[in-house]
Amino acid sequence: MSGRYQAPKGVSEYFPPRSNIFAFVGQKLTAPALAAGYELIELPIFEDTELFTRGVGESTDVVSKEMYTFEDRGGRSITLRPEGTAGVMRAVIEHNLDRGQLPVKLHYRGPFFRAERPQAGRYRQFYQFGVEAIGLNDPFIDAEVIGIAYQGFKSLGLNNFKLEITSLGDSDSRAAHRTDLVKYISGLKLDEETKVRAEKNPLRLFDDKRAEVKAFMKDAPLLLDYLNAESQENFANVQSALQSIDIPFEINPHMVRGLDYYTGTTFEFVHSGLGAQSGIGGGGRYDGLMQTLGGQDLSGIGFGLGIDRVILAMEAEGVVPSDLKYIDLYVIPLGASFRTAAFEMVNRLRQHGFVVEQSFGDRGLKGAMKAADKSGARFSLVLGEAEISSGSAELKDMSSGESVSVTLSALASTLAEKVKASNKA
RNA sequence: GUGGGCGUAGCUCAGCUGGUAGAGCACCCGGUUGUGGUCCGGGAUGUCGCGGGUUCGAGCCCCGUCGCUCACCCCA
Repeated sequence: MSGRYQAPKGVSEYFPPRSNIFAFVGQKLTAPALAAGYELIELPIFEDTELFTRGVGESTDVVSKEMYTFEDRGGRSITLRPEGTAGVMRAVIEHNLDRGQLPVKLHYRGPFFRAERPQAGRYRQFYQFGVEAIGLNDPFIDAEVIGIAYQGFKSLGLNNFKLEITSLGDSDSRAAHRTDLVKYISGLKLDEETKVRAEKNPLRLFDDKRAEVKAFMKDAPLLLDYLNAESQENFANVQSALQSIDIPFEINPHMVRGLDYYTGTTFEFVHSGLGAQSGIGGGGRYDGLMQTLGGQDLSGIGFGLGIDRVILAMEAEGVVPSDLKYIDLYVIPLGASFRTAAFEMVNRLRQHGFVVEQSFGDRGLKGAMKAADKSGARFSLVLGEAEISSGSAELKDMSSGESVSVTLSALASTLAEKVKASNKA
């Protein structure tokens, strides 16, 4: 309130101590992807606007009203990426990543942008972690991709979420269903805006939160009932693959995804502690996307999950680790003439791999100890005249308050033992 | 785009039917000539979001405006 400048409306920002959670979450979510051989792809946060209008679909809300689009100095229409998959496909096609072994397995992380009215868990700049497996259509790959998200959530300590899956089938199944669904909807008394929405994509009505619309849709024909034999078998195989690695799920035949490119297996992770925006991640298979964007006719599957919402979910569940800022040792030089010795010692210990902070300035011992306490350091050490002349110092365990005398020349090895011992405790 | 709630200290908030602004936490110093967390003492901090109006007098009432927030549509 005091400064003149404010962050733009609706952005999520992370600064200490909460930024430690952000870093932690990113690392934990990435680990299962790396364990499955999904390598990093780092892409621009802006692309040609047409990539999204063609890839994501003109009829989607994302494209029709939520994109940050502007003209660059060369008169090109540029858009800040609203989602990750289209950009990944562009890069795969452009750089011929699909010429070798398939599937191409990639993961990404970074900021995304949608010009919506912000609310709890919904931001104009938000962060996603995502994974794509491109080039093979195999139920086990579907299950692997879903499993990567699932393991990531679990490794963060989350429990109050569930996985919902469905299948959108192939294009024939969808066409047959759509005909019946449109017929059904045409018999409903809907307001104009909703009718327009239904014309663009009748499936969207399944996702409406309004009670009267829900009541209307109760007896609507379900896409799942229209799957042909091949799609049915594929969906059954995905389910048994998930069961084989103990991933619980529910089938939600009403599930709708907001992006037009999904086909076949689609899924969503929802969390119960978040307010209105309960989705913490979602994704699915996309059969036509790559060809639409000018590449080969390859199928792919992927997900995007919201890091901001994952953090909110962890906070709601109370599973945020308390020791995310970790410091082994806090060094306190006592007296101006010992600052250089302390500075050298701190530097040497850091090169040994320890996380070390020191006090600066000329605050008194009490103030410096207070700072050591606040820092969360496990051990502290005062370096003054007595220590320099005797060559030994008191290494103090900050949680127990006890200290032991250590020889300065052997500090690194003593500290290593101590840290190891306190890790076990 | 539509609707509700809220803007007071760094943070969380109190402030009665209008009488000139407070608490807790955090921060700094000291009680202890070289050892933190508890305790005790002391200290700094506000254009009460902004602009206008009513009034002898506005944090409080009225109008406008900006911002934040939650929800709808929709989505991570």
